[in-house]
Amino acid sequence: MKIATWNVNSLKVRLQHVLEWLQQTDCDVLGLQELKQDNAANEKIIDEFKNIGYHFVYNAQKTYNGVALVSKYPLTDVVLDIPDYADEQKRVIAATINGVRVICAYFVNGEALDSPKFQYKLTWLENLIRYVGDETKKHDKLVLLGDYNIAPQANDTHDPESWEGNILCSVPERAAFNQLINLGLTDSFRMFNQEDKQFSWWDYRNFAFRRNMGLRIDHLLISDALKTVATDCIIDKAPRKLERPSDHTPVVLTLSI
DNA sequence: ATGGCAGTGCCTCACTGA
Repeated sequence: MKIATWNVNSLKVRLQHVLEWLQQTDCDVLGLQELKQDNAANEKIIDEFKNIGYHFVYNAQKTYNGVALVSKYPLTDVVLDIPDYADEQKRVIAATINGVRVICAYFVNGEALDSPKFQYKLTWLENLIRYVGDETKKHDKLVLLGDYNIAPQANDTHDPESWEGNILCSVPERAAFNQLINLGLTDSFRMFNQEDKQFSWWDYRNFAFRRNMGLRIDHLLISDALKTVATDCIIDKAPRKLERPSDHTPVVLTLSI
């Protein structure tokens, strides 16, 4: 079973990339973030996924945010948003797929440490941590995947000197990431790759991809029950090389189930 | 010190992103 995460930065623009990537990689489950389109636009593309053998469920918002789960297997107990947290922004969708609880999330960016958006980020993170904590008690096999907008360690940035302490790399953001780890979750990518400069996002500007000036901010955290069956986790840089790419590229986890 | 690029919509500018 292969499970992936991909921030597509507009599904309208990236639909063909996604459809072709699914067929090429034979991925079973794909969590998408930043669809940037409303319910009507999402309804219109359900058949495009159906035609190649995938279900498509979504939590839509016009212009900003928006998340979805694409799966070969049926999705059950689909839950939109973080329960008991009033949030107008559509950032979370969860479902049980082939016995695995999959939570797909587009974490808040935060803009800057002195921005009101950063306070929103911290509150959002608190609520997510509570939610995921509840879910880990209910589901043995669980994955929290998505665009975390957090680089967990200094070596997850191309230039620690300029990033350390700043947005995506600050102490409270990393503390929140560690709280997720302390729920019993494991950063699956680091189980298989401990090298520096392994990135999932590169700025569109300054030839950042070509120069490998990026960040590792897209993650799949897995519960112990999945850790024992995880066989690989890779960053697939191929889609970042296509015409009009997303600035993020997929991260793919392989499980022997 | 600043902006670089890309996407969306109140669309020739503003806002957001990371």
